[in-house]
Amino acid sequence: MPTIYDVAKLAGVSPKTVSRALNADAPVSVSTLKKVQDAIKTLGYVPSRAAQSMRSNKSGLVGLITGAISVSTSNSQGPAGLPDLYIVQGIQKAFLDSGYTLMIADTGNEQTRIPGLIDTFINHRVEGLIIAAEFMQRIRVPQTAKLPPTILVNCFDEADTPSVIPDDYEGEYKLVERLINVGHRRIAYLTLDQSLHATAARTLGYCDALEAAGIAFDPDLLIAGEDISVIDDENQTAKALEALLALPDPPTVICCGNDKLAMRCYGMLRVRGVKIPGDMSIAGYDDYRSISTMLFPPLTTVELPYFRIGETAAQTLIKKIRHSESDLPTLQKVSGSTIWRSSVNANNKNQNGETPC
Amino acid sequence: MPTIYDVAKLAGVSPKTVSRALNADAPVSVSTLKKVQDAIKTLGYVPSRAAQSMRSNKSGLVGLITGAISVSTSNSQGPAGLPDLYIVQGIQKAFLDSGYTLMIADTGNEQTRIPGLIDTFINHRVEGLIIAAEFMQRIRVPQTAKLPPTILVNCFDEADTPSVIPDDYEGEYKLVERLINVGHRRIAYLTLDQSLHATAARTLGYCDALEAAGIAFDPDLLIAGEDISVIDDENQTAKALEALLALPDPPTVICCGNDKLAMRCYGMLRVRGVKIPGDMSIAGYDDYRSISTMLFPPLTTVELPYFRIGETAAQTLIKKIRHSESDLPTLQKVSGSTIWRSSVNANNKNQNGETPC
DNA sequence: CGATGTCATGACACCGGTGTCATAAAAATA
DNA sequence: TATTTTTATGACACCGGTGTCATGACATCG
Repeated sequence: MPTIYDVAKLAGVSPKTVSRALNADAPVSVSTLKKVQDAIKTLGYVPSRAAQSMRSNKSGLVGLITGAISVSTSNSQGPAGLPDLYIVQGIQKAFLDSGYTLMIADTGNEQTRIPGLIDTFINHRVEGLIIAAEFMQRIRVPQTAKLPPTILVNCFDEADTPSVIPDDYEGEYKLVERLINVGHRRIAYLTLDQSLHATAARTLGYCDALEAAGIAFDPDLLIAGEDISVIDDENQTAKALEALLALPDPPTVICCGNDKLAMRCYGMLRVRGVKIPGDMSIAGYDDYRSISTMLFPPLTTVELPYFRIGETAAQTLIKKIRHSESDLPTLQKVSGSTIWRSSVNANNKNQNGETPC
Repeated sequence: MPTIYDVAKLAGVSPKTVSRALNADAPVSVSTLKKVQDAIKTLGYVPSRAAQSMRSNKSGLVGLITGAISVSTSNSQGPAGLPDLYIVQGIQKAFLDSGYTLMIADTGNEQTRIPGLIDTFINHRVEGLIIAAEFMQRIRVPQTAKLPPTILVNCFDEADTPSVIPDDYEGEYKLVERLINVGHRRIAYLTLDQSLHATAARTLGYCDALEAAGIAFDPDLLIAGEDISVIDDENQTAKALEALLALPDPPTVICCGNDKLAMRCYGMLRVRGVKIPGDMSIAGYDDYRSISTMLFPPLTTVELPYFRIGETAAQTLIKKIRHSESDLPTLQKVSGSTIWRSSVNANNKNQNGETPC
């Protein structure tokens, strides 16, 4: 591999002049510039980042720790769809022309690998670090070594490390708001497992949207559709659905904790002869496309804006590295749009709702 | 960031001794070792790869150029499933405990980005390079600069760069062999577009398997099910199917160029009232799981062993880097298993076939 | 025409590790 | 005990760039 000294010798100038020609940080005569460029071309010279890194203390690297690459296939159950990967894509895109090179380390779904991966990244002197979780959760960032500027994606920690997460509250709120707008009054919410952070945020959005519309909260309509601690989890969903249908004044629409749960409801309602959306409207969450668009009828849901979350996180990190802004927002929430498909009917029993678009 | 000099000063020894304590490449007394380790812990010292890299000329980096991360979502048509990503996973896995750090660069599906990405990698002095294509194809590796040891995955070039590809010939051969074993004699092959390399290899496997069993090749049974140059591509499939069904002696099983084509056939045959596998058996290729397992009946197909291909490529590359073996095989073919599901019936008209397992 | 300023370039040290060689102390051997 | 060998350690240069400072050649100005 040729060095700057080889180039200098061939061009008949000093190494420093070659450096100047490359970086254009000091005037170089036209004739010299040409000689240097020719020599570079002849030798196929590419400067060594390691050497540059030593003096400048800038590696040009950014590290990403994620489970998205391995998570996608490890759970072979259910349809593949990999929304997690959108985060990686958003990050990639933001870094494409930034001058930074992204190092991706996959955890292989073992959280215990994270400290080792961070050490490797510090070893390479990454200038920034992104830690992206597969689903919204609290994590602990090891505080062993001094970390470079760090940003969390789809997760948060107790040390108030800046993070970018989906706005689950806003998403569910907007969805329910729209359901109310098209005439629904009896709106059920079938939650995910209570241990998930998304559950709390989305439930609150549901409640607040009802309240904002002056609809009294009915505890009968808020019910757990999933319970991870239970072995026969499907049964939990079935029982919850049964309870909703058996109500004296049953709901006209069921909001499900996510699209997967909605898919399960499709099957169970079909078995019971309940037509969607004729007899019952259904809404999901995530816009997990291999579910939401493949179901019949296609599912009304809320987009989980993973791509934009990744993009936002990366852009924020770049800003932080470049200007070492320490006044970054601790928590950035990115809200996803309501995706209106045909699994929800306007409910005209109460009022003339808007036509679904 | 603390340096080896800081550690040396704190431990009261020379930097070189710290280096020895770290690398265990020369004897260090127990007491010194402890002092050094304590100092490292106190300071949170992590050696700089850049500095190591300068002397050793080893960066500890390996580069991967792929489109798998962006390709997965860009084609929003059809079910997401992302077999390409399995390649990345296989590579990741092989590098996990190798001591090398993987740098992934996504092309964003623009081949024109490749030379720039290679330059970035050379800038970082990667010790090896993997170029993985989204589908089997010939590519051109830019010869501008001197490349580190390179291996192609799922593609090949004219300069005989070592490559790892799926064994499409073997895969189709084994499938057809098994179809013959369960009694089929009239076996049709509905090909993918002629421009694809997979088409030629799989077609040859099909022909050779017939010949090996002493079944005469019938040109009526080999027909193009896809034609990229045609605008109404679906129509091409329909016409091909029609032609097969209209034969005086129609096939008992149709092998499709891939699972996507098989899925199309499912729909068209259903419309025509042809039952699968009662009236017609269907086989695919790829084991694109979100198709093959979601179809009803589940599709008999051939696994495209992307994970193992990635793993094989990475292992081969590691060997090449470590021992600078120049006698590597130019072309490694990895064969995938036949995945036997219920879309194929034993054909008992001719003989008692084995029971599908 | 001499003084000052600008431009183009080179010499040299430094970044943080490690290979090479030297050396003092301890251990093994004669 | 004298000599050789081994062990533990340090001094120093080097890897390939770049920041700092110095310098010689011109151009500009009073």
